[in-house]
Amino acid sequence: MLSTTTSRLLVAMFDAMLARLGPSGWWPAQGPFEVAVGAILTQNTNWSNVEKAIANLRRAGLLTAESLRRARPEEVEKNIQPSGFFRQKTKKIFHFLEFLEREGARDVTDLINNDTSQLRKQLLNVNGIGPETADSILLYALNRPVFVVDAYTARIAHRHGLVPEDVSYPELQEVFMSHLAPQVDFFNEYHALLVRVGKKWCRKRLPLCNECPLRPFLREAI
DNA sequence: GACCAGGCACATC
DNA sequence: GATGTGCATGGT
Repeated sequence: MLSTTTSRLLVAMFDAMLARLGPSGWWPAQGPFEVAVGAILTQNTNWSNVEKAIANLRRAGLLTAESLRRARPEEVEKNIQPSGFFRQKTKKIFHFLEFLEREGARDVTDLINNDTSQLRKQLLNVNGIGPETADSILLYALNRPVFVVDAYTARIAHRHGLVPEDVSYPELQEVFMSHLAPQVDFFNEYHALLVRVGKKWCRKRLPLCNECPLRPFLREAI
């Protein structure tokens, strides 16, 4: 499983994406709590819609755990409406706040001393937080070396012969985590680049492989 | 006017 | 355990 060939390939793919696109600057947020809220809001939603919701929350003074706890659900719903699924996502945000409270944490930063794998299990226990959201919070809010994978990662990895089309989340994550050095900045940039490349060149219907920075690796992977 | 987006939970078989 | 469906908005 742990082959140096795959490790080299993955690193070379990273280099190629970074050389073409430059650094991504993820996660665009003003602090760990905002990252966590953004991670919930971006579920199955375009980031531009999330930006509108975040801007609304900021304007309403609702971007801290403390203020959100005191807010009425309808008020949160109204503000995050542009991000879609606003009733569900409001409940998810409150579930997350309840989790913080149970942990005796006033904010996300108070989880700093929790063990990573333990914290991951706890996050997955929160209704509304699945693997991708949990890992995004761990990596982008809490700076833990956890590789975030998603639909783009699966599509790209599949097209390069690294995984079957119907690969599960844990299997896909394991491919990256078992072949790459667990460094926060590296994992951060890698996931961001995969999403950016996926959006631009690896769409479901129109894969524009000719212009994709990963094009040179298509043969090598098989 | 479909199709898609930085998913997840729940029902049903 | 695998497959299907609801959730909802805005861009392409």
